[in-house]
Amino acid sequence: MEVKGLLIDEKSEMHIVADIGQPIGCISNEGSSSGMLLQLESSEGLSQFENTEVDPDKLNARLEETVPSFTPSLIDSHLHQSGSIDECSNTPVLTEGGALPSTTVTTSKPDFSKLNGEICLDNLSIKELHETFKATFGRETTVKDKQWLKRRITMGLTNSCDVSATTFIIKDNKLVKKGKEDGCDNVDGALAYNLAVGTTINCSQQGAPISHGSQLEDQVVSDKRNRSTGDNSGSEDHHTEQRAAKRVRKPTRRYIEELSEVESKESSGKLRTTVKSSAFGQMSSKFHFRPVRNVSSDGRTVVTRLDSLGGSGIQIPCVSRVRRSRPRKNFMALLKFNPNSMGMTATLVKKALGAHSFLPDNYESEKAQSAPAQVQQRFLGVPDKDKQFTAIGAVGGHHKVLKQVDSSGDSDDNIVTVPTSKGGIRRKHHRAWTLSEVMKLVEGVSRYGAGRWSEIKRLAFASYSYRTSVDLKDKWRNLLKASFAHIPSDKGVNSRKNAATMPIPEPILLRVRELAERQSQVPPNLTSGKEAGSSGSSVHEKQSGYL
DNA sequence: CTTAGGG
DNA sequence: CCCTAAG
Repeated sequence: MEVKGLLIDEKSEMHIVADIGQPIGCISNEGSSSGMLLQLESSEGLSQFENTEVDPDKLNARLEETVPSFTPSLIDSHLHQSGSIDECSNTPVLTEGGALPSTTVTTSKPDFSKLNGEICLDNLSIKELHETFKATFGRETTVKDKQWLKRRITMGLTNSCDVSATTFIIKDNKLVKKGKEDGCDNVDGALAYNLAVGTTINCSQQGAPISHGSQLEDQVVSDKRNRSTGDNSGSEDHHTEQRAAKRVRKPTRRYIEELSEVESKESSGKLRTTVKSSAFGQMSSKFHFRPVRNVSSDGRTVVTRLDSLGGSGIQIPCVSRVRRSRPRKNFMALLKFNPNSMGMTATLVKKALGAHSFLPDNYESEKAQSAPAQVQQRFLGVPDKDKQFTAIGAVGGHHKVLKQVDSSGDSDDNIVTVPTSKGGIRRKHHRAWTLSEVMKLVEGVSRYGAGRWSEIKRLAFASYSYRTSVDLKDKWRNLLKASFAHIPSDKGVNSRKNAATMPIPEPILLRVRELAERQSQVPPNLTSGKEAGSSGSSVHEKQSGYL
């Protein structure tokens, strides 16, 4: 059931994507550099996109600038070999169908049997071209651009980039003859152009493991966003099918890590549970953005958000993995602690996007606290002020880890380290135990018994949002140790030590000892000294007789 | 998630 | 305090 639902979900997602003419795929060699430049920008400067309100008009303008109506294939010299193979020999378009969001799920296989005989694309109507297209590629298209269709079909039939011919003779599912002969000038021209412009092409290879080099993996999938005026038909449609560009860059280690992380989780499909997408108007009234996630043809996750602010429903692409500031320590931690929450990157970004960072008010005034309020963070370092990520914690909440993160979101003084009276420096999120805390702890232990730390935490430490049960436990352990270590020598060493670390009053230690003994927590070897005197005869079972 | 214990 | 193994 779940799976089904997920599939459906995805389906609808896809439809939406298709409807607004929003291809995520990156295939056609035909494409213009449309999304590419923007994509590059966005990948370079995502944070800007994140943090600034995108002016729709501006964006449109930029689109206009960067989208030449027609751009020849761009083939990077590096990729020329494999790239050409991908494009021309393997007919990427053939395989794109299944994975491309812009195509329907009901992809059928190419049926060349329908293509017997002579075909002159020039003479075909749009409808016929559609037929041919489907027969060739096994998928429907809504593109109404004849030229585009012809070129596509031609390429598909000839397995080449050569689109000069428009007439074919097909027999036995095989292309017997094409109308004109032509070399690969187109390609060369494209290459030249490409070199001149300094862009590269993205030869999709989903499905086909044709990536000869690992470099090929590093593709920036881009999509083309356009004003989705709700009209999904018409001239803009052929832009829809345009692929994205790629830029050649060696994948960083981090990228590889993250990618693999994402991809490995991707298939679980769980991600979809996060995003329910269907109709347009459904944005949460609370959020300005409705995150939309798409899987690009090469399996990379592309997150787009639909900006409702402009009213024009612009889709702003956000490549999830994009993050250019230094790696967050917490990031890997998150991954590590959330091996089940797939697509971490995507999820995070999504959350970040949709989140109004709110600060938990889980920290209350602490009376006996000398130190300023610093929330303890169990796992992570100080999160950057980076809005994008501070928001993360706030959104989630279903993960413990995330909670931890968000709790950090509060009084985040950027003080990473805090000096100690001793002179040393501690890491920021270290909160010295105050006396009152210790007393509360002891109290709690005496009441609920050592070991019931969650209880103690809940009841006695309700006000201290930091101090997890684990912390209590640890502290108790330390107290225990201290209390028993104190007995033998209360001399000079002791005093010095006390001054240095923590002047736990003897009475408290005494009580700790008491409790420990009553609960048979007495550390075996440390049981030296005068245990017999104080505890053995501890007549007063004062607090309670829990144990 | 909570405990317990080692690091 | 952090991290993990076990319930």
